[in-house]
Amino acid sequence: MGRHSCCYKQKLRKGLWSPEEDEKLLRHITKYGHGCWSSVPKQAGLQRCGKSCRLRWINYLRPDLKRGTFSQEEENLIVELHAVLGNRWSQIAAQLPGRTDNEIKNLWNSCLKKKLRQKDEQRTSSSISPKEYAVEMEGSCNKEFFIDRFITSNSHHTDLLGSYPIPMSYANNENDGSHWFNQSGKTFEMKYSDHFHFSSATAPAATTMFLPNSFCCNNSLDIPPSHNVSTEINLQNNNFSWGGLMESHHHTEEAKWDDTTTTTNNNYFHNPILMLASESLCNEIKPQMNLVPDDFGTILPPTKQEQSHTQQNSNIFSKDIQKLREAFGEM
DNA sequence: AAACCGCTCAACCGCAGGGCG
DNA sequence: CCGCCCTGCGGTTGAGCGGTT
Repeated sequence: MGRHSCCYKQKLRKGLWSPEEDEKLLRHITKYGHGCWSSVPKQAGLQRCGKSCRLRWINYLRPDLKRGTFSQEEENLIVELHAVLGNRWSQIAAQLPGRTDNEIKNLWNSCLKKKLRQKDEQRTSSSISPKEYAVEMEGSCNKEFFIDRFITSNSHHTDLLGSYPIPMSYANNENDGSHWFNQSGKTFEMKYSDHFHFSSATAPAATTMFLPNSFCCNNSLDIPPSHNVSTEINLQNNNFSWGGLMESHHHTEEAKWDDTTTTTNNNYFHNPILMLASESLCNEIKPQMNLVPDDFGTILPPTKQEQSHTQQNSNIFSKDIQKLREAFGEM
């Protein structure tokens, strides 16, 4: 632990904070707020630099900090968020009230990363069936999981979906429903009353999707082949809506999203963080997306028409993301 | 008892981006 | 436009602690 260059100049204290320093800082901020951090140490009578004060406040003194060990739910959430957001710790922390980015980063580096690696090793060393793997991974789907399931798998599963865009699992699936995130970062229940065969190919206008794990991961559900679900996001005049349609035996009907609010409003699709996260993930995977096996499980190179189609969809996707950004404003 | 090791967590470092003169 | 300052972020470091040899 070195010292800030500014600390050298001013011979400021470094290292661990004493209870007296904590008290000074706490008293000052409680009374006056922090204002300009660079002036805090002087006003509070501390031999520290502003940066150090800020960090101490954010990571330790802030009254809304939760403290204590992470619950299993929190860990699962971090794993899921990390799968879509990567190392954007501050954005992950924003979804976990009372937790700091530093705390989450430490947890990830010291614990969760290892757990996931072990899980992955277990998976690769044992010949686990796709169904078992999906069940095992439920609640902790990571990026590798998606790449594995949607791209590198060489068998013809029902979750090898179309060519574009990528259906993304985000929700934290629990027994009978899933937790979805609203704009404020709080989860809400989303129940579904049927098993779907979701096909992104049926939603050409779709921008991106966040589906409960079961949609994406559990490819072994007993799904009547005539059931199809399409999801689309309508972008008009900077407003968007998101709806689900289920085609059943050639009849199109509204999917039974059991929520008290209306389906066509944006309640299911309310988290700009996730939209941007999906964008980056899509960009990462896009070049490989035509590696879809044919009926015999063989991966064929894309035809010119498919290439053109993918390019077209890619352009639509980029535009839609831009519109979503405009609709939401910057994060 | 001492040395070693691994882990956790607080804190630092360097950089990027925004605001402002 | 440029430079400076401030803030925030992610990566990294190292003290301290507990377990093991």
